[in-house]
Amino acid sequence: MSTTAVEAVAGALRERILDGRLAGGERLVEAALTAEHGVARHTVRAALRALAAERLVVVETNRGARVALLDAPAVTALYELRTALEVEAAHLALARRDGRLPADVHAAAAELARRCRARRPRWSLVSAAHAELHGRLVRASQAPRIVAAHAALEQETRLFLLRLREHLDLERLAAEHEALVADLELRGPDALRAHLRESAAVLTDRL
Amino acid sequence: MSTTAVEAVAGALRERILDGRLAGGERLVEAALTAEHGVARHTVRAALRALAAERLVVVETNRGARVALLDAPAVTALYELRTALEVEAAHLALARRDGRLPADVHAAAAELARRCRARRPRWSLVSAAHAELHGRLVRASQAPRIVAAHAALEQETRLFLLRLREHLDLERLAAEHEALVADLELRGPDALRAHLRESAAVLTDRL
DNA sequence: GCTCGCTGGATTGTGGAACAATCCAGGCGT
DNA sequence: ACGCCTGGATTGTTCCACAATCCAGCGAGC
Repeated sequence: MSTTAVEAVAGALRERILDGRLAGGERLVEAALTAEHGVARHTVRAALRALAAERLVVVETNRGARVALLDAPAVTALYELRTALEVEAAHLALARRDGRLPADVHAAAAELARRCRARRPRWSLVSAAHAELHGRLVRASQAPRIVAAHAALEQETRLFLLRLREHLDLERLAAEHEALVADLELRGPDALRAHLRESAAVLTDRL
Repeated sequence: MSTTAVEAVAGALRERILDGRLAGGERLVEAALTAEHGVARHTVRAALRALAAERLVVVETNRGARVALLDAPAVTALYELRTALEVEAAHLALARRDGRLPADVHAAAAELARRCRARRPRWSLVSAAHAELHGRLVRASQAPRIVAAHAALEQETRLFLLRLREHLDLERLAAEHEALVADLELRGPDALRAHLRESAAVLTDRL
């Protein structure tokens, strides 16, 4: 086996949570998962703890695990944290290159716009392109811990976006991100703060 | 039992790591810990994963767990992350109250100075006061995820402050933090960035 | 009728033993 | 010196058992 059993179980659960087959708040009973995946209960427990570290599930002692529930305060808190990471990452990235962003960030913004404006846009591609843009921006900071912390948030962010996709205006998403990349080079990291505040507002309004 | 067995084992290990009885890089063999704490191996494994989530130990599949090792790049990376969290926290805290910090932050700064300037300073009290000051500053942001992420870093921070304590000038530590709190109200969050860069430089020079 | 406490089933927490899978230091031959 | 092999040490996983805890439902007493 190339991967361990707990990674396999965690991966299967993660997939089902992230494409909405498992609803928020749903209980994850160890015995059921044991039977379903054909692994030992200890393995299931380890997988659940791993997903808890990613904040996709919540475990309470003696009360089991449930799929993470997303309310407006949780969205706000998540975006505050993303703001902290991305603003500082932008600060570092811009400082390293005299106020310019690397070419792959520009490329990712163009790719996101292309996915949004496709004749028949595919959500999974838009979502991936969006994550890729923010990911590249953060990686440009070359600050490994910031990159790691941001990566840990990525799936959680995707989970939020998933529940909102029918409310999102893709043209606006494209335009905002193109403007963001331009503004970062013109006005510095604070442009990012405004962008994220805007995104969070759109999300919390719909909850 | 008021706490679970895995919390008990994790707590015992955490304590030994944080006061230096377990050296960085040291292997943590499951069988040994099992015997030592009188618990099942699964419990030890769960405790090790929990400590790995706190980054006090590092686990690699099939290769076991070791106490986290701190070299200069790790310190730099950690301080980059702390900077991201604390600068944004300061930004939020100052924005909420027209550029002022709450009284308990000022009180914590005064307490730290008092501990540093005591006739016979006690390191554990200085360390705790230092953590308390930064913790209160971050909590003033009222951004729960930023607070949580910062709290997760606290023990890690303490871990290498520990290894540097003989090189630290306590009078300078006191003065710098008094200046920091004042500068935050005068010049805004960027004062914090300079402060943390300075701290990190002192630390990496000694490694 | 309402609250309180009790109880039993469901579920989680932990222990113990076993075996498979993997890693790694040391020996062997070339 | 180099690569290959091997065996012990260690980790990954399974199975089973039982204790500890939680919670819905029920009945007693007000």
